[in-house]
Amino acid sequence: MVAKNAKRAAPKKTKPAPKPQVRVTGARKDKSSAASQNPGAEKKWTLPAITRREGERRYWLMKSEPEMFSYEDLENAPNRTTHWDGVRNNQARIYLRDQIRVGDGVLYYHSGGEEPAIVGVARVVREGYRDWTAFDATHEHYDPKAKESNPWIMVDIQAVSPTAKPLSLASLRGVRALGAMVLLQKGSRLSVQPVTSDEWKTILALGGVAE
DNA sequence: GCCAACGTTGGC
DNA sequence: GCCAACGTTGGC
Repeated sequence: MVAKNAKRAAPKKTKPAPKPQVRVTGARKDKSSAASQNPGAEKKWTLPAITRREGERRYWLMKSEPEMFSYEDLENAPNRTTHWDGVRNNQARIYLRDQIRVGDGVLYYHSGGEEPAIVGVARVVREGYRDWTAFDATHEHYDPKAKESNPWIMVDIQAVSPTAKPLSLASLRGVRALGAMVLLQKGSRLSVQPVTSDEWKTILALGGVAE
């Protein structure tokens, strides 16, 4: 499949972000005793169990270079769905693995072009699973250092609707309600970023998108 | 464990 | 193409 997240040979983006206020009910045991007792066997990774408030939904922004994989590419993909592979940043991995769940909203952002902009809305249709491209030596996103015990993670997203027009980064900077948005912070590089529900509403309104 | 060197992201 | 910001690596 296509590498959403990667320019050349390397995967993608990064950035600091607000701490999620999630209650983690299932303790992660990445360094379980099983592994230490059995050093030869790499521990299998499993999706952490996370409890959300009833009906809670979260929102994210994902970056892609349009030449790599544009929003239009997503719309044209089978079932308007693709897997978001190639994320090779630890903070983004934590979001993909521990925070993002089916049904979450996604803002699709085109980076690197002449006019960086949010161009569409998508939704998460499959949550965190092993990004196999990291283990495929022939794949563009191969990571020789990837470990099965702590794999890179991908999710599947499905196109919902393009925005009526691209919401350029420059124009978003002028929107007061978005002053704290991660995307607009200096040095913001994370390719998977959290978005607040207020920011989500503001952007969908600006983009003329009614989910 | 510090931190300099290096590589990458991505706006401009 | 420039370069600031950030992440990673590796020497010590």
